[in-house]
Amino acid sequence: MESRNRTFENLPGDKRERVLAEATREFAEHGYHQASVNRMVQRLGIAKGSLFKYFGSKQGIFEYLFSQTVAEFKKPLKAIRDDESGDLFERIERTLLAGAEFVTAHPLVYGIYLKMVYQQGFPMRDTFLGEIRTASDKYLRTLVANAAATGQLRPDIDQGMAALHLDAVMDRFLQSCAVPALNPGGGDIPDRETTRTRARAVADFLRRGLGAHSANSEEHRCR
Amino acid sequence: MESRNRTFENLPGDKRERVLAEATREFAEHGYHQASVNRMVQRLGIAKGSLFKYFGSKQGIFEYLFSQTVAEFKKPLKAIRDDESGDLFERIERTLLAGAEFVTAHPLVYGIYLKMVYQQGFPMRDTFLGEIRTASDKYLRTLVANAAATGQLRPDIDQGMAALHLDAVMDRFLQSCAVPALNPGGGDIPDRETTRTRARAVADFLRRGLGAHSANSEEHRCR
Amino acid sequence: MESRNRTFENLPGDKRERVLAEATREFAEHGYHQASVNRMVQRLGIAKGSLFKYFGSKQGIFEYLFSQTVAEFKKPLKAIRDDESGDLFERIERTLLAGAEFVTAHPLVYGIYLKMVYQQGFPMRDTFLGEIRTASDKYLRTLVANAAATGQLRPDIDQGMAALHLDAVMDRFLQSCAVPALNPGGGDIPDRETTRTRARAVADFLRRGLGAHSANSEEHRCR
Amino acid sequence: MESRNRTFENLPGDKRERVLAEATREFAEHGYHQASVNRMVQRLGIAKGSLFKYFGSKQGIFEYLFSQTVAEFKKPLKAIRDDESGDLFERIERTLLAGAEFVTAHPLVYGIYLKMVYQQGFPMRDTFLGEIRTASDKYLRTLVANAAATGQLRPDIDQGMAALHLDAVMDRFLQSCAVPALNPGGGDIPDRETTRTRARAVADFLRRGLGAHSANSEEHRCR
DNA sequence: AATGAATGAGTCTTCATTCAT
DNA sequence: TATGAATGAAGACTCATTCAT
Repeated sequence: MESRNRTFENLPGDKRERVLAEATREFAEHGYHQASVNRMVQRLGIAKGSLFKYFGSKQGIFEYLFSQTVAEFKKPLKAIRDDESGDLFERIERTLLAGAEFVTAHPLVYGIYLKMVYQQGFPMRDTFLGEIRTASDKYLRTLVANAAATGQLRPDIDQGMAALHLDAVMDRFLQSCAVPALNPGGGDIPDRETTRTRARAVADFLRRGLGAHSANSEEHRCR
Repeated sequence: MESRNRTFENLPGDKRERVLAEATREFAEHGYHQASVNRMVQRLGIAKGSLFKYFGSKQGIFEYLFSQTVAEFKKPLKAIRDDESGDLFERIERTLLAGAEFVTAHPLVYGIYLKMVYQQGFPMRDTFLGEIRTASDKYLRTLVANAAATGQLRPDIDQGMAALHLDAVMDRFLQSCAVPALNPGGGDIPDRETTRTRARAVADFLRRGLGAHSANSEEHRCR
Repeated sequence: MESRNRTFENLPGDKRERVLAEATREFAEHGYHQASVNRMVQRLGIAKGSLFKYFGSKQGIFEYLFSQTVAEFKKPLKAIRDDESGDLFERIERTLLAGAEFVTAHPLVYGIYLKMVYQQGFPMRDTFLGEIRTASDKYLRTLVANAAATGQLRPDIDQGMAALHLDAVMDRFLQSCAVPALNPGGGDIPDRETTRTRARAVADFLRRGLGAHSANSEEHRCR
Repeated sequence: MESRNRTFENLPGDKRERVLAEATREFAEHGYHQASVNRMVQRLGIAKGSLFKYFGSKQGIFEYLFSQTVAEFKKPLKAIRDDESGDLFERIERTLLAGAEFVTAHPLVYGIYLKMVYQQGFPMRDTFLGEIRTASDKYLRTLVANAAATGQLRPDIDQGMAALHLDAVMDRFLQSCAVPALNPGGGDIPDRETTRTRARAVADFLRRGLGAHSANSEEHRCR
C-alpha cells in the first residue's frame, strides 16, 4: 500500500534532498498543473519510473513535499505560543520574526503556499489550507484571548476582529519578506537587521490600533 | 486587420455577455493555463472556431476580458479621487465601499486577479499588474499627500509607509469581501449593511494607526 | 451550374484583375494547400462569401487562374511554330526569348507552375501538366522533325533524344530567368539585352551539340 | 538534453527503419506542410507521443531524415572527386551513374528534394539547399578547373558557364531517372543498362558542347 | 530497485466551406 | 448580389502514467 514512500525514505539522504529540492523548485516556479514531472526527472537525471515509484503520482510528490514543510513551519510558532513572556505585541513581533525567517529560508515553499491560496485545482488544497488556517486562527485567538484577559487589548474591540487584523497585517508582512526572493528583480532581499526593524514597526502599528490605553506608551502621552 | 474584435462586437448583446461570462468563469475556476477553450465552447454550445474568430487566441480572450474589467474598476475610484470632501479616512472608507461593491459584483474577475498576482505564466501578467499597481500607488499617494498637507496624518510617519499600510489593509479587506463568493462553502456572503460596518471599522483602525492627534474620536481629544 | 464564373465575369474589369492578381500572388507564395482563402479576401477587402460565389471553391479559383494563363502562354509559341523562317536553332532562340518574356512578365504564375511540377496534391495537377507537356512535346517534335527533314540535325542522333535535350536546356534557361524575380535577393533581374545574349549562347550550345556538321559554322572549321 | 534522438537511436533497427521509411513516404507524397504526423503514426501503428519523443517535432522528423540522406548522397561523389583517372567527361559520366544509382535507390528522398527546391516553407530549406548547392558547385568547379588545366575544355568558354551547363544537364538527367519512380504510371523504370547508355549519351552531348577540339570522337580528330 | 519506451486523451489553433440576412 | 458569422474536422504537440525489461 504505502510501500511507495518506504522506497523513497530508504534512499541515501542526499539523493532524497536533491529530489525534494528539485520538486519544490518545479512547483514553486510553475504551480501545480503547469509543473512538469518530465522536467523534474530530466533535471534530476533519474528515470521517470523512479519518481512514480517513490510517490505514486504527481499529486503524491506534492503532498509529501507540502505536508513535510508545514510541519517544519509550525515548530517555532509552537515555541512562541508556549513561552508567555512579553505582552501581546512583543509576541506578535517574535512571531513575525519567526515567520520572516522561515519565509526567507524557504521562499519557494512559501511561493507554493501563495499560489495555492489563490488557485483552485491544487490537490488537497482544501485540506492543506484548512489545516493551516485553523492552526493559524487557533494560534492567534490564543494569543488574543490571553492578552484580553490581562487587559492589553482595547476594550471596545471584538476579539475576532482583532485576530483578523493581526492576521491581515502579519500576512502582508510575510509577503513583503518573500516577494524579493520570489520575483527576481523585484527588489533587494532585506538583511536581518532591516527585517527586525520592520517587524518592530509593524508590531507598533498594531499596538497603536489594537492596544489598550493608546498606541505606544511613551510618545502619545498628551503631555 | 482588426477584424477579430469587430466580429465579436457585432454580436448581439446577450450572446456577447454569455460568452464573456463563460470565459470569466473558466479563467476564475482554473487560472490561465488550466482553463480550457474546449470546455468554454462546449458549455456555450458554439463552435470552437467561433471563439477564435472573436479573440484570435486563448490569450486574446483573456486580455479582452481583463482589460475591459480593469477599466470598469477604475471608474468609481476616479470619482473619489476628484471629490475632495471629507478627511483621508472618510475617503478611504468610500474607497473600500467602492472596492467591495465591485468585488461583490464581479467576484470571478477578482478571483482571476488574485490568481494572477500569485501565479507566473499569465499572459501580459507584468503589463496588467504593473498597470494596476501603478494606478493604485498613484491613487493612494495622492490621497496621502493631500491629507498630509492638511495635517491629517501623524507627523512622525513616512508618507510612503502610510500608503503601504493603507494598501495592505485595504487589500485584505477586499479579499475578505470576495472570499465567500469565490470559495463555495467558505462562509456567507455579507450583506450591504455588514460591509458598510466593516469598512467603517477598517477605516477607524487605520485612522487610529496613522491619523494625527491619536486614534479614535473621543480619546484623542487631548483634553 | 456554371453561374459561378458568370458572376465573376460580370464584375467590373479592374476588380476582376485585382482578384486574380491577389489569388496568383497567394498561390505563388504558398503553393496550393498552404494558400489561404482567408488571406486573399482579407487583402482584397471583400467578403469571403463573394469569392466562393465567383469560383465555387478554392480549387475553382486555382483552376480558373491557371487555365487562363496557360492559354496566354501558348499564343507566342503558336506564332513561332507557324513562322518557318530561320533554321531550328534560330527558332529555338526565338522560343527562348518568348518564354523569357512571359516568365519575366508573369513570374508568379511561373512560380506556381514550378511548384506544381514537383508537388503532388495540386488540383488537376495531372490534367494541367499533361496538357502542358503534351503541347510542349508536340511543339518541339514539330520543330525537330522539320529540321531533320532539311538536314539541320546531326544524322546520328535520335529525334526523341534531341527533343529531350532541347526541352532540358530550355527549361533550365527559363528557370534561370525566373529565379531572380521569384526569390527576393536571389540575384539581379537581368535586363532585356542580357537575356537576348544568353538566349543566343544557349542556342549556340545546342547547335554545337545537336546541329549537323559541327557546332557553329566559323570557329570549328579545322582549318 | 539530447534525449530525443537517443530514444530513437536506442530503438531496434527494424523499427527505426520502418519509422524512417514511413516518414519519408509521407513527406515525399505530400511535401512538408501537407504531410500529416497523424497519418504517419496511424500507418506505423504507434502512438503519436512516441514520434514526438523520437524527434521532438514534425520539423525534427524532417531534418533527421534529410540530413541523414544528404550525407549518404555525398559519399560516392567524394570518391569520384578523388579519383582523377579519365577525362572530364568520363568523370561526369561516372557522376551521372552515381547520381542515377542513388536516385533509383531512394526515389522518395529525391522527390522530397525536388519539392523542396520549388517550394518555400520547408524547414531549414535555405540551410539544406545552400549546403547542397555549395557542395555541388564546389564539386563541379573542381572538375572543370582540373579539366581546363589539362586542356580538355574549349578555350573560348568561361569555366563558370561550363559548370552551369554541366549542372543543368546533369540535373535534368537525374530527374529523368527519378520521374518514373515518382509518378506512378509516368513511364517504366529504366534498367541499369539503359541508364548506362543514357549517361554515356549525355556525357557525349556535353563533350561535344564543351570539350576541346570539336565534339565527338571521329569528327574532331582534325586530320 | 531502476529504467525509459509506449501510450492516448487532451491542449490550442487553422481554414475551407455554408447559409441566413 | 454581397456579406460575414458559424461550423467542425483536422492539424501539431504535451504529459502524467504504465509496464516489460
